[in-house]
Amino acid sequence: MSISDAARASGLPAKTIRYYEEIGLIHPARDSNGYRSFSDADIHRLAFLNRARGLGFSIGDCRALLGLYDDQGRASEDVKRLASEHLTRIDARIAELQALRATVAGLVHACAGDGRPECPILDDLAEGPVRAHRAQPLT
Amino acid sequence: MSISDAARASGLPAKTIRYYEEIGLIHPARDSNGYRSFSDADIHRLAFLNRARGLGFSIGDCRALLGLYDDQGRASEDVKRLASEHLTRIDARIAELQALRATVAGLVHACAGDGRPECPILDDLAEGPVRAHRAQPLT
DNA sequence: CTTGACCTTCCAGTTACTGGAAGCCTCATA
DNA sequence: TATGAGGCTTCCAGTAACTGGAAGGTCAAG
Repeated sequence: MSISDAARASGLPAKTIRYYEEIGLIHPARDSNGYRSFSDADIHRLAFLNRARGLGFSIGDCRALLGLYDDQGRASEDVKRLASEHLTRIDARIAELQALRATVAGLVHACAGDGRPECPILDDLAEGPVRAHRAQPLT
Repeated sequence: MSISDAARASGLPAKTIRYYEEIGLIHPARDSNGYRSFSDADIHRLAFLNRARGLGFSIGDCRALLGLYDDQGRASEDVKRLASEHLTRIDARIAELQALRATVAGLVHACAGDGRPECPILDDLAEGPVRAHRAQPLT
């Protein structure tokens, strides 16, 4: 199976598949001409990665999850811990964003948004309280 | 005012202040020995940046906001549009995270989390539906 | 033989910093 | 006067997880 077939089958861009090989998440075989050749197991692994990434797990988490997936003697406890920690991070992030949202929504609401220069948003940014240490990028 | 004083007064790390100068957000004067010398206006600007970043505005947004702040003839409309778009992005991100949260919470709930290898979380990652195209990093 | 669609590797850029190295500047102290 | 402690400077590299693009090899069809 070529990389473009693997991309179709796994839902991941070919570029991403190459990247995942580079960082050691997959180890596809090579044909005599140097082209990557993906087995069903490789495709499976890529789909696994696509789903785990889609749930917001980091690459590091994905590596750990794949390790547990490969380990027939794993304890589900270990998997659950990873997922629970992830859930905690998601909740923290949602809370952070909701706090942000409340403040920004308040400012937007307070601003007339007409042709005049007076603007409570700028006033608040210029004189308002110092916020939390740092906001994470949204995307 | 030295950079460490500016850091104290604005709440930003000195490293960040140097970075903001590098990307043209501020233009502090220099003393004869080459040290940066921050005026009250510089400090004000840095505090503005700290607050805007704390609300999650991107550096690009901050640049635009500072431009409007400097422009006495601005229309509050323009400021409000920037803030509204930001609010929309925050809302979209919250919705995305809440969807993620629901799925991950369901998986965590379904997993016994004991010493046995059977794990619905791994089963789902291995066989489950393909998720949204890509999840943003949480932090 | 050439064209076009693949494939390969490698390099750079993205966001917004952060850490660290190497080297001045200034002041206080021994 | 030498020295040591901070503070300041610049520059380089690294972060997360890709993505875009250039230069070039491979292969089947016309």
